[in-house]
Amino acid sequence: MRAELALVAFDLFRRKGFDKVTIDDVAEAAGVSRSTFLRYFGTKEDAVLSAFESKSERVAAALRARPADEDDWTALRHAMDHAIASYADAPDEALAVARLVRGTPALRARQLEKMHAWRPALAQALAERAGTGTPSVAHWVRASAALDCFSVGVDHWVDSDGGLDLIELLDEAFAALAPR
Amino acid sequence: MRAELALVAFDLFRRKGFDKVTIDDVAEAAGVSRSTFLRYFGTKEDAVLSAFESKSERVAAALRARPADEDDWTALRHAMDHAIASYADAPDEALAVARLVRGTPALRARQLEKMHAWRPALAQALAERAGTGTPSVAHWVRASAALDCFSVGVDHWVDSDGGLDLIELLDEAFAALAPR
DNA sequence: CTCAAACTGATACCGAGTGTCACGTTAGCC
DNA sequence: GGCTAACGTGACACTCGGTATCAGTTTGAG
Repeated sequence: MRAELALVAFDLFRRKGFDKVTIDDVAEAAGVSRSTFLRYFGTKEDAVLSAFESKSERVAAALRARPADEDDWTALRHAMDHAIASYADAPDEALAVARLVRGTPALRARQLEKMHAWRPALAQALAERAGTGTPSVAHWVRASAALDCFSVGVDHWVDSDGGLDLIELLDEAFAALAPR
Repeated sequence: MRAELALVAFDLFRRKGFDKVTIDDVAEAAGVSRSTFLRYFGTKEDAVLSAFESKSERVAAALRARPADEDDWTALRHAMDHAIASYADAPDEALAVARLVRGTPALRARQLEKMHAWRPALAQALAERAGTGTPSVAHWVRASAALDCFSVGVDHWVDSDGGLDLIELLDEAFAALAPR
């Protein structure tokens, strides 16, 4: 149900533009009521970005699974492979979604917010790797920078219409900031 | 006028909570109409965050003014001094605003967005320093990371109730990512 | 003094999100 | 098989932020 709703919504958004489509439009097209749509998604934006959430835990888990003696930056680089997995698995869909998001301020803002929400989990994971309870300034900075690398890499990948290699882009992004 | 409106709004927000105060409340307290408030700010959030904008150009200008042979990371670190200037000039006010923002999801989101909007100017400045027209992946990443350092530094400064030295926090944040 | 431009406030409107409630369906249980 | 409790659904009313329009007023330049 949720998935079908999201699909109908995405289709409408892409065809008519995100803010030319009301929640009522989506609900009607999907054959449900406005109430139902809002119970499933809570927000118009979430119909597009719901898949984006909960990747946070997977990346954090991957980070925790890295060898303890590995430096933060390398560990983060590898953990980010789990973030780009969905892009590699379904490039066309990922491209379509990314284009819609980039062209819609409201979606961009919400995505930025969701991405930002990953930071605590990553910083915490780094802190645990270091054996400390609370993340240090360095942990927060590195976690944030790693997310930027992901973001910048994906942006360039989208700009190239998926032509460039996302893995190489990520490597390039991470290389721009040598760890210590 | 704008400044007084912002002051009245801020006062109300801090006392009753941002989302317990409607635009009408602010307008009434300031003795103007809702229309006028919205013409000045366009958004409820902007009444608090308007000062935050337009720092982008100053920082970018500072970045361009750095010696051409200086490495990006050092240049960014120095440029960021202009971003924290207002915090050093009026620490109490900056602290009060920062606390309100941190405690209000809507304000946090909007601030994040405004911060994100600095990136193009910084990345472009880095590109010009390098003699290229368009920023490279490395430029984007470094610009973004520098903003994170600023953000993380300020966050910790607020957590310490202004007790810690913001300059040292910034140094520490930048040191967490060695440049190349 | 005049006239144009800018400022203001009133009004109407749209759409997102919240809360509530009644109805129907389903599923467990005796 | 019938009873009931839980849940999904939809209808409705409401609040509030933001947009657009327009008429009245102020202001300032010539």
